[in-house]
Amino acid sequence: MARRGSYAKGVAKREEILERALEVIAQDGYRAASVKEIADAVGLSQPGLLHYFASKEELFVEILRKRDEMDQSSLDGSIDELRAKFLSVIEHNASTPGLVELFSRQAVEGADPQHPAHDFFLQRGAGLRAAFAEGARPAGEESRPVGEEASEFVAGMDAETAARIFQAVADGVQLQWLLDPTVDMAGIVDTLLNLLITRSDHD
Amino acid sequence: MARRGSYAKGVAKREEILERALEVIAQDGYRAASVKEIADAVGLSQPGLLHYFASKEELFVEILRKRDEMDQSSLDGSIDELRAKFLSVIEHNASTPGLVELFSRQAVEGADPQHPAHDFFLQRGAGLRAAFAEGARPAGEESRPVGEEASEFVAGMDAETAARIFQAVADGVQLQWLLDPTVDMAGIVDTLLNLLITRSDHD
DNA sequence: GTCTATATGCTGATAGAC
DNA sequence: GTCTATCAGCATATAGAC
Repeated sequence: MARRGSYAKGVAKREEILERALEVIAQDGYRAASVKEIADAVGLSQPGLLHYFASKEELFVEILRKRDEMDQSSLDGSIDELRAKFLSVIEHNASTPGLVELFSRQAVEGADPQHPAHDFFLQRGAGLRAAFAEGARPAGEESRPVGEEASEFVAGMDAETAARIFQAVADGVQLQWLLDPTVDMAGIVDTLLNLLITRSDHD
Repeated sequence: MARRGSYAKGVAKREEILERALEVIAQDGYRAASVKEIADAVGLSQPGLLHYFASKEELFVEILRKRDEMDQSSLDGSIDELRAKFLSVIEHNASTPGLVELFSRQAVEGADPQHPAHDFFLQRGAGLRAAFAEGARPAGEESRPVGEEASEFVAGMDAETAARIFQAVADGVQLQWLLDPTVDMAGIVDTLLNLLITRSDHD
């Protein structure tokens, strides 16, 4: 499929580097976000690593993209399934402080429209909110079988706002947890979801 | 009251520097968080500025502390008053992107227990949540004797969790707004507060 | 494709004149 | 108290050998 053998191999190596970087950052934590640290971790020299990525920023964005790729087997399904997936990811995050810190740091730096992470975070946020809104869609809308009562938003809140609240809590609780690892991220998000999603007795 | 004239003057100058730094960062934004940039902004050389602060980290923490000091005239009063104050601060924040970015950046860096901002953020968070829990106490609860039914937020949520959700939304919505300034921070927080606070007909 | 060596720039911090 | 001058360190990025 690859146009050139060397190109295909380069891509494969890139993926291998990203997977290894994820492992190392998850296990050993992430201290300073320097290219050299990642290079050491994946067993390459600093220029050797930058051979595969145009810049430091691109490297970090790709690491985050890879993480999402591995987390989001699929962000769909019923509200209960989706909810379980969200909470599962959050619980997993609680075992990878380095990745959470990397994510939070890049989220701030990506504020600059010029930053390579800018588009990534814009699209990621939009995708997350869309998945939430789709999964938590009020009963009777769209392709939901008649008779099967489903979730619905509370108090006249529109789906976009509910999704933004959900996203804000997911992000904000990470900051609290980074500061104090005893904070129960999943528990707080779960409580919010209970509040945000009016559940009916469809079981 | 000052033990020494020179000391008093140093303190006064420190305050003046912090106020000026706040103005400049609020107006012109904040680009890289370098001591030199702040020094230029407040009209001092880089060593001239560091004469007043032990390190870069201390400088930035003091800037944030000063901002809180100017914002929090008093975080108390009735729930309606408190709510108005919170929203007022958030609306004001929307006119000072540089300060929001500085805050968010420091919040991540303060995750490290060794970082000078660590204690600041721990205490700030605790204070914010305490103010919320105190102010959002259901009507009539006030200083109830122990043993009686404790106040409860919606859906069996305890006050601490509600406060953490509030804090998470306040912080998280800032990240969304930094990424996309069209996001209505105050509106989202306001909507959450409607959801979070069970209002009784006490007015 | 990966290395060593290096260019270049920036950072925070300090020494010492005034 | 504030400056000029300077330091040492570390960052990313690149050149060029192998």
